[in-house]
Amino acid sequence: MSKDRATQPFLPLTPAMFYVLLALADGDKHGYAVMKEVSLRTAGRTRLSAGTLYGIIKRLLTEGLIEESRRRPAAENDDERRRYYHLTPFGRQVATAEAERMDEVLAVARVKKLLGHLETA
Amino acid sequence: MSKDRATQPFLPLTPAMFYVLLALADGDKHGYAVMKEVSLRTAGRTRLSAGTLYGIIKRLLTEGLIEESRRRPAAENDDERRRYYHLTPFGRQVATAEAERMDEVLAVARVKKLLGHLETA
DNA sequence: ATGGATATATCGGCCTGCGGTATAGTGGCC
DNA sequence: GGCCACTATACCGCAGGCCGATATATCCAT
Repeated sequence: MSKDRATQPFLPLTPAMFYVLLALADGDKHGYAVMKEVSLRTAGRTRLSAGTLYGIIKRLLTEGLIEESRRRPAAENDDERRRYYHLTPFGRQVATAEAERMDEVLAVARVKKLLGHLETA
Repeated sequence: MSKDRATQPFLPLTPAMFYVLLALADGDKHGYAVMKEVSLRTAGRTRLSAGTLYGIIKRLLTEGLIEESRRRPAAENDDERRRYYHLTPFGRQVATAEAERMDEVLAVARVKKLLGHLETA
């Protein structure tokens, strides 16, 4: 159901890539902010080096999972060096598909008692 | 808390590796059975080729995440060619740590509305 | 004015690890 | 007789992707 581009060829996403999509899932962010968010979200356990981050951004752009935003924040909060990005609808589909895949895997992990049945984070 | 070997250096696990650990998390299985289980669990979406599977098993063995079982099933259900494996305690810790990592990621995904708040699978 | 954090981009190398193929042997189905 | 399912192992090529280094420029605080 759906003539949309298939998400399967992209799955599973590399963790780094998924972190980036996730960071961009709730609004425009610029590259450096993505780096910081990933570091925060993972309590420093995962950190993207510059090379990794911008490499991923480039790939995501060419594959149409994200796009650059034309709108910029009010001048006084802006920094002209920045480039803002957000998910495309297709990028959102891919991220959702990956989240669902993980959810299924975790359901199995729970059945096998690797994880409790209640929320963790 | 714990002088145990650190699980972090192993994270994140590659999806293929996690699938294997997961398959071995609830008892002894032999290689071919692992292959079949992964295929089943993912509804055929993911399938491990022989090269991938046995490569992973070898690595998991040398890193002490799994070990070969000495006990074998009753002769009439057995097949002497088989080699059975199960998780070591440390392997279980690693698998659990990875499951927790995924759980945290999914919590974020839910906040960002990539996924519903209810169970999927 | 100096330097550290902010910000982006590219490049090249390394390494992991995936997957195809071959090998080998049994046993069942058509 | 041939092929597929089962079962395990080894080898090897190759692609992808992460990371470090490097370059460049702006911002801000001291």
